[in-house]
Amino acid sequence: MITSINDNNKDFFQMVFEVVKLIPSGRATSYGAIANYLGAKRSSRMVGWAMNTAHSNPEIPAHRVVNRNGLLTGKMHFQTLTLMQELLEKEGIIVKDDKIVNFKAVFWNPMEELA
DNA sequence: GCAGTGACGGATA
DNA sequence: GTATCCGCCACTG
Repeated sequence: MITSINDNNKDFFQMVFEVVKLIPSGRATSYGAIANYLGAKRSSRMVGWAMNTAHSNPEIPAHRVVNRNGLLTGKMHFQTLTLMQELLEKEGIIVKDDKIVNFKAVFWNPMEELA
């Protein structure tokens, strides 16, 4: 459970980090899901923006965050283009053509898991 | 201060 | 199912 979500002292990107860090291995979520969980579903771009700053933080499993299509849109921001896919496959997530095949199965909804 | 841009999402055609 | 458009908020030039 994230207690800091309701803590307005933390910035938006900080809250995003908290959620992303709680994503279990072998699961993945979407920017929209996080944005929605944070009460800013209209600002899904902000989640992406937050992740942009997150790629510098080794504690943030950014590879588990993809867009609503399960597409690895941010793979280009990783150290290597294949790193994101490798990490996902390493966790049991099947990635094909830069997108998560069984995305629906591995989808991790913070609203349900953290509610 | 204005305009362009971005790891997106949803609605519409 | 694919293609476009718009909104969203923050950052950069």
